[in-house]
Amino acid sequence: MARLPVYLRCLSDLPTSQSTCSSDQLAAIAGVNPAQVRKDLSHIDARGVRGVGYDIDELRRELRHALGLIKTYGVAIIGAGHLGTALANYPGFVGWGFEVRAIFDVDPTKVGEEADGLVVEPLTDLELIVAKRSISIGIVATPSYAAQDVADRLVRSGVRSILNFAPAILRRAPGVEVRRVDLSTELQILAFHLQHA
Amino acid sequence: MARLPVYLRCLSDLPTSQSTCSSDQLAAIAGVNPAQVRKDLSHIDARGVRGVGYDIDELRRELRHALGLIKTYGVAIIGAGHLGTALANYPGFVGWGFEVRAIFDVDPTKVGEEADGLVVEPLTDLELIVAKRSISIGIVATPSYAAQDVADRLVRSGVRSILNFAPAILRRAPGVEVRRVDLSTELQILAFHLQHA
DNA sequence: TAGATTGTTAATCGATTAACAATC
DNA sequence: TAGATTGTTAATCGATTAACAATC
Repeated sequence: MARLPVYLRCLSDLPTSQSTCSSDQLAAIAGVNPAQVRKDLSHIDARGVRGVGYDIDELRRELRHALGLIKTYGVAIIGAGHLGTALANYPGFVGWGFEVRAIFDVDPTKVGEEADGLVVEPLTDLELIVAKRSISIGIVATPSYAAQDVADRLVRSGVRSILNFAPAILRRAPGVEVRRVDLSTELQILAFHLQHA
Repeated sequence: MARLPVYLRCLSDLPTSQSTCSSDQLAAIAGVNPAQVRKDLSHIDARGVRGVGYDIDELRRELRHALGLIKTYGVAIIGAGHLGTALANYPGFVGWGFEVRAIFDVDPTKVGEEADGLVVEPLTDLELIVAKRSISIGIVATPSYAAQDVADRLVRSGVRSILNFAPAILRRAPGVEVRRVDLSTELQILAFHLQHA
């Protein structure tokens, strides 16, 4: 559930002096209701101690476990433009169990270039490399018109989780989770706010 | 409201043969309930015709109007790394009334570089340029540690809408809308899905 | 008129929160 | 024991949806 990663991050914002934290504290940092926190944590079977709170280290472990951050996930980025390169380089992935194992591009002039320790590989090798390097998450950073095709190829290669940055809506295949980061929608929501405040 | 941009985009997916569309059609494309569509549209006073549907051109106009896409919004990007450069270049902004009017960086070696028609300007000039170029939306594409400071400076300069790409949670100031694009949270949600499906 | 589709009400559903007994 | 805080139930709230009269 989408609040768990937030709690996990909030644990880092706690004073290092304490080894335990209350649902109230966590709720204040996360900006949600304390009852919400307790319900979410109880849902993933993270237990606290009445009158005391939650053990921070244990809670961190339980959150990481619930989020599947014990494993390491192989990530492939498709599209080695500015965005793809930025993503390959994104510091937020490090330490959360995500490993960018490939970056692809159709453009032959880009293939072979180095992008942050990775060599850009030809899109034609997608299926092969996805299988060989156990890639389970695909990030689509191509132009809009290429996005659906790339997504289809990822799905055929066995990828079941896709993060889409192209300003295109992808057909959803059964069993495949697609999340979309849609920058113009984000800006439109901000614009809506500017008008109504 | 967050579904309006989606409807707007869906209008483009309609067959060009029709000049009118039903809430059912729109709902199918947007992946929501028809009653939802009707309620949302009625909320922004976009009226349809019983037995006929909504006039597509009129609806597009009304959606753009409700979303404030009549105006042009000045956007500043802070951070001229790969991500900032990718954003300056993002094709999804064009045609939606967003105009990137400045890109800043602290790094003196980056200042003066050209990033897609814009010259990278020194962060010290932020306040000045935000005011002079009527910038109303700020995009934070800095490293995490710099994000809060940059956001504070944007707010002091009068910016009321911030899109944050740094993996940091920003303190929220009253009247300021902050939206966060958090790539590691997105990946964590995908990882959660991989585990539970 | 018959068929289609809106606009809106009322019912449903789910998510959030208040409250409190349990208990450290 | 007194104070704090959990875990969970029940109440609340809001959002979604079904249903249907209005009407083109």
